[in-house]
Parts: sequence; structure tokens; C-alpha cells
Amino acid sequence: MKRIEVIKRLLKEKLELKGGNLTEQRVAVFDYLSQVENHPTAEEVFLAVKRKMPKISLATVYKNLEALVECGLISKLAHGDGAARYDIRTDQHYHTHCLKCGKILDMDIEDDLLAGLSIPEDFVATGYRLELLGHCSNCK
Amino acid sequence: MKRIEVIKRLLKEKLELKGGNLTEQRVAVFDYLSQVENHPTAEEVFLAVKRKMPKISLATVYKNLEALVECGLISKLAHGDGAARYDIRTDQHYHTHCLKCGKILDMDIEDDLLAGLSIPEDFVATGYRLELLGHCSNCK
DNA sequence: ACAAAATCAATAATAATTATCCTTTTTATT
DNA sequence: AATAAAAAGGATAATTATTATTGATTTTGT
Repeated sequence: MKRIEVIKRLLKEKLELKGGNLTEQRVAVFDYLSQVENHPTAEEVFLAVKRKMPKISLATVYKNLEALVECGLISKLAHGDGAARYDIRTDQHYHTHCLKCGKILDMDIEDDLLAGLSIPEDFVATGYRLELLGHCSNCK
Repeated sequence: MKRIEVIKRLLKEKLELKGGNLTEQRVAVFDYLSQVENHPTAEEVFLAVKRKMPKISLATVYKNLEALVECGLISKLAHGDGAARYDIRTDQHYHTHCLKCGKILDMDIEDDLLAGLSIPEDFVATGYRLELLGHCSNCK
């Protein structure tokens, strides 16, 4: 089975759980994200997808990224300074975040940092975010 | 010596290092931040300071928060979803971040989580950010 | 006290994102 | 397969958070 067919099957399954539909635009957005190493902004996804699908709208990209996040197919990296970024991975992992160019990259470490952490009683933790801040190879 | 005099002396000293001046607006912004337990947005700081200093502008609050961050007197918590928040503390510490109401609170833990972390070679780390995500006592 | 520099207030502009509104596509039902 | 209902798309307006601009005011160094 072709790669794109695998993606369509996965998306259809996951989207249906939330009452969403499979569309060509959603496939294109997800497909692009799954091909890149970095974590692009909505704008970057838009520009890339636009090349293969010239009529797609930026608003559609935003809406579809949101829909994919909703059904757990991708994750959103909102770091505050500048635009949010999107990540094909949904498992817990950490990132390096360049303060100069804003690029976010995966950092592969197996340790569960929260393991030994004493969480406040009155707070229900559902997850956590760890980012290493600094300068990437290009910017240092 | 009165509290406000202590603040003025501290601000004057730190601001001068960056070529900045001591102004009543800066004192008011810093003073407010040092009195609250939570980490307010620029808008919230503006509304609070406005009560004592009705002519102050929102843009001034933004500029002054930025100036205070620049000279290391406060820190900025940019978490992406919504407005940035400001914190009187500048030492390394962690936060709980409520996904419902957006409130950010301090989490006091002594451990240095980065101690055992293997940082990628081509990345120059200057700091890190850890946030515990979930629901606060009011929202759970 | 006075000139130069910095900051202020008001407001315009920008950037990122979300909402609106009408058309098109997809899905469910006959 | 035809068709109605629901969902999604595209274009663009609106919103939100923030930054830039500009001319008036305040602060600082001499």
C-alpha cells in the first residue's frame, strides 16, 4: 500500500472519533508535517502545501492543524515568542529552542524527568513541557 | 527606609547598567509585580497600575516590562496560548500552568533537573523552561 | 539652570490567529 | 445513484497581543 494511502487510513480513523472528515487538505497538511525534520509554523506549512495545492487557504491550514491536534495526530508547540509550531510527534519528548532563529528541534532523551518530581497537591498534572533554550548550530 | 525607596534604589542601580533611567512608571510596574503572588499579563499590570497612576499608557507598561526584563529585574513567561506573563523572580524555578484559566504559579523544587541531562553537542544551552501542565485547584 | 537624552502617552501599525459568510465537498439517507 | 444534511473549504474581516511612531514631557549630566 502506498504511503499516502496509509496516511489516509490513519487520518480517517482518528478523525472519525471526533466526528471529523477526511479531506485532501488535511491529508496534505499531515503529509507535509510527516516529511519534515523540523517543526514548522502554520505559515510555513501553508506555503509548502500551497505548492501542491495552490487554492488552499491559510485559514484552512490553521483549522486543519487545530483539527489534527484535537484528535491527537500532531502536537502544537506554543512557546510564546512568535508563531506556534507543529510537530508530527505526539509522544512525550523534549526540544531545543533557538532563541535567535526560533527553530525547534527534537532532543532525544529517554529519562522521564517528572519521575522524581514532587507535584503540588492541589494541581492535577496532565503533562509537562521541557524546552532547552539557547543557540542552534547555525546561530551560535 | 521605606519599601518604595528600596525598590527605587534597586531599580536605579540595575537600570543604569543598561543605560536606562529610573521613572515613576517603572517603579510602579515593578512594585506591583513584587506585591502579587501570581504572574500577571501586561494587560493586568496595566489595569492595576492605572488605578494609582491613571495617565499611564498600555504601551508604556509593555516597554517598561521589556526594560525590566532586559536588565534582569523580572522575567517573562511566554507560553504561547494567549498573552505573555511576567514574574518578579529571575532565579531558575518551575511553574504549574493551568490549561483552563491560564494561571501560572510557582512550584518550589530544589532539584536541578538539567543536571543529568545529555545536551546535544551542537547546541549551546543558556537555560531551560519546565512547565507542569494541567488544572489548578479552581478549575479541576 | 539648561541642553541632550531618555521616556512618556496616544495612537497607528503589525503579526498571529480566529471568526464570518457563503460556496463546495463529503457523508448519510432514500 | 440522487439528494438532503452536515462538515469543511476559501476569501476575507475581525480580534488579540505586541511593537513602532511621533511629538510632548521628564530625567540626567554638565
